[in-house]
Amino acid sequence: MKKSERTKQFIIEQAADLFNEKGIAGTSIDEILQASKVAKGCLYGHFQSKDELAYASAEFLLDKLTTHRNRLIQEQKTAIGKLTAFAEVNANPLDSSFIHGGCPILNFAVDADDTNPAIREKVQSVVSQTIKMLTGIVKEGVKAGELSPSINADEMAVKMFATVEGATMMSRVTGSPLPMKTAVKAMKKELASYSLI
Amino acid sequence: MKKSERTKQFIIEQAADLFNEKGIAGTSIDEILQASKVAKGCLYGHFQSKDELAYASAEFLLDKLTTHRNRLIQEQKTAIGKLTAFAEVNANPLDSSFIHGGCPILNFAVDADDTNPAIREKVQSVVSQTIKMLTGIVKEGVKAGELSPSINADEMAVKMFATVEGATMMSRVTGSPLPMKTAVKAMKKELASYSLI
DNA sequence: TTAAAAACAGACCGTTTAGTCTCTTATGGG
DNA sequence: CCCATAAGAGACTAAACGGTCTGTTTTTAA
Repeated sequence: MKKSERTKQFIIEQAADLFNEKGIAGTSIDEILQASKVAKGCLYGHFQSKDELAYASAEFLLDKLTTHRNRLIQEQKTAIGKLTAFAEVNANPLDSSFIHGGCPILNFAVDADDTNPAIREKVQSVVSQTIKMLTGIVKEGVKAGELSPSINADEMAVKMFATVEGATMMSRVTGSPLPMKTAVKAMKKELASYSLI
Repeated sequence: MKKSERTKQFIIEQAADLFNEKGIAGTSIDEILQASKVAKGCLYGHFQSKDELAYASAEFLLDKLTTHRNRLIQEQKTAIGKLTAFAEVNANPLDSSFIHGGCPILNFAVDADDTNPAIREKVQSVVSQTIKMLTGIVKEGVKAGELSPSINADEMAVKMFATVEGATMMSRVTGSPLPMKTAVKAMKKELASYSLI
């Protein structure tokens, strides 16, 4: 990895945290320069505009999250194990050791849905792929005889994804992990009710 | 209602839509002046700062939403009717005839959670009150013999609220009402499974 | 080692920003 | 109807904004 590539990547990573926490419009180029310790000429040598940097930052955080999430899911063998792993990824939405400022899917979706078509489409594709993956997990679970055939794969996928994102918002706005903990507990119970083993 | 009060209220209403759609940092005073057709001296005669106007705008939309929602819920007699009414308030998150730019709870929560403590607290109180109300509805339903005592009121309340907010985000970012429709269908099924009548 | 090219630094520019101030107009109680 | 007072209009300011440009340093392939 060349020096300049490392610099570019570092700028993206520093900017990503700021964009995710304070929104795109709420983050200034000067703040990014301060955080990444580079000068303006350097930043604009790597990116044509703030918008281009914002897109790269959103892409970076979304990829980081989905990669992490997919790895945790793949570590599980059973459908319920995989779905539980998915539900628990954001188990504590106030812990910023992995990603600062909360779930980037939620943040960039709300930030960009009315103002930034490129980012909106990127988030949209992440949402679609995640739903597809979850639906696949449920269907595999039914096929393997682990889950009751009475389960509706698509409904379960959408409900679980929506619950995780909504509970993230609730926990962050109330400053308490309780809503997320309650939601995770409820999802686990519901999954258990479909278990055949 | 005096003329000046009507002017102030009109500014709040016009600003609220802009803040809800584009975020607080993403909305300029000039845009608000254009939308409300008043001059700067007028706006700053009614509000000390952009922040004060943003707070008033958030409060206005949150009150508008909860008032509407509570009325729809009170029209229903049964617990399942009330909970269904709650789930269906945002039945089409792309329809902006009532409120522009999507659910203000979600939008202001994400916009303000890291940047605006006053608004964050206002949203927090709305979230808490809504959960309390939903929990009460479930408990009443159990007490009345309408719902199975096996239902966990708090878990159901958190799960439903989170699902509605998460599905709103999904539908808005994908530009399709389908995620919300799927989520509502799933919630209705789940409620029906607890019904004793 | 060296020289061409790429990366970087930071002064600079025009625009937009939130907010102020003064002057004018309109309101509404007596 | 009157006129004191409040509301509104809009030019103005200083600071912050995103973005450019030129000069300097560093990298890297020959």
